[in-house]
Amino acid sequence: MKRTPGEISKMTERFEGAIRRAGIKLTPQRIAIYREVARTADHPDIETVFRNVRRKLPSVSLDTVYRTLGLFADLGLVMTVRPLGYRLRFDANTSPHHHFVCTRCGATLDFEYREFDTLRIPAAASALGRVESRHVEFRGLCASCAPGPARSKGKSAKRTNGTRSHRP
Amino acid sequence: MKRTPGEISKMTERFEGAIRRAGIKLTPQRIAIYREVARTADHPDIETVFRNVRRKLPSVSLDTVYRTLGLFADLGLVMTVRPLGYRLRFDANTSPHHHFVCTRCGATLDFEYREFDTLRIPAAASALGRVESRHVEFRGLCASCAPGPARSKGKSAKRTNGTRSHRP
DNA sequence: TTCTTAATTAGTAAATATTCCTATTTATCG
DNA sequence: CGATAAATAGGAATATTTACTAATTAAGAA
Repeated sequence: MKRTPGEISKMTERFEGAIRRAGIKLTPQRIAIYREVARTADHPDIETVFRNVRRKLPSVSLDTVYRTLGLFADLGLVMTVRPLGYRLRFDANTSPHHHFVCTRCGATLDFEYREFDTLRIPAAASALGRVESRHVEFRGLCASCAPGPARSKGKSAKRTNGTRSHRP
Repeated sequence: MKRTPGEISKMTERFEGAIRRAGIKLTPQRIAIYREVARTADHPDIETVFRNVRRKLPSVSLDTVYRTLGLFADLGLVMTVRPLGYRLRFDANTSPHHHFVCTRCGATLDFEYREFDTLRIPAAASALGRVESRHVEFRGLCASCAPGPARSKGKSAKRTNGTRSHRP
């Protein structure tokens, strides 16, 4: 799920422009955190971003990661994704896309859905308020959880539907 | 957003049948929790369910509410909804519907979207796994947050996009 | 009905996740 | 270079969710 160096620098460039336009400081922490999120397309959670950024900047605090990703979300530089019950995740991909969430392992996968993007907003929804963004989430078993591995007890059986196991 | 007594008893009836078919116990706690979630359509969070159920059963524990709603979700009796950053919420409405989430006040409103329900699943998504459920989320400002009230500083300004304010 | 038993719960402790507070550092601009 | 408002680190404080265990109880058998 790695992005190419070319993609990353293009994204970073846009990022720096956005920060400047917003009139806020371009700090090494912000750059490192953005680059970490932009590096791959696999929806890292806060903990992961924190851990990886620390390898470059050993002194960054967890608070800074929360604060910074929240800022990026407000600026529209990253999308927030809720893999339903697991940790809050961020995605540097801000082009219109949607998510497939595996209900077993929690994998969150992007896909495009042009037919949906161009679908009209139903009156039932516009009556509720001004729709500013739209997002589809499919839930199901991902390819690696679905058919073959009838085994796999513990590890891959993380709950990801926002609940936990009702103890037997 | 109240449901009528008629709706509620019909739902409760189905609920009791489902519990029996699942071969698990029909306890007063489970009944009270289900009825509380079925009572309205406004997506209560755990805390709210807990508080209201306690008025009927003063001894229920928070753990029981978590456990029980998780069980219901597994049985398909409630849907889990992530209003993006706020508390996990549950919805007893299991008929196909979608959500409008207010990015200011966190209100989570249902709407139907037949055109989407009948849209074909794109190949890009079915390649990722077997799609078992599909859900649309619109984000924006709800009717009461949108135009008029230019005031309202603190209270109604809860962040609901999974982030928090970057302190100035 | 009473008995038996495995499931369920209450209550509390513990683990996670997120946010707040403040002294210190630093990017930006003149 | 300064000045200064913004941003950060570090740790404390909250909030949320889960785990543990003794006691209770629903459901089925007798």
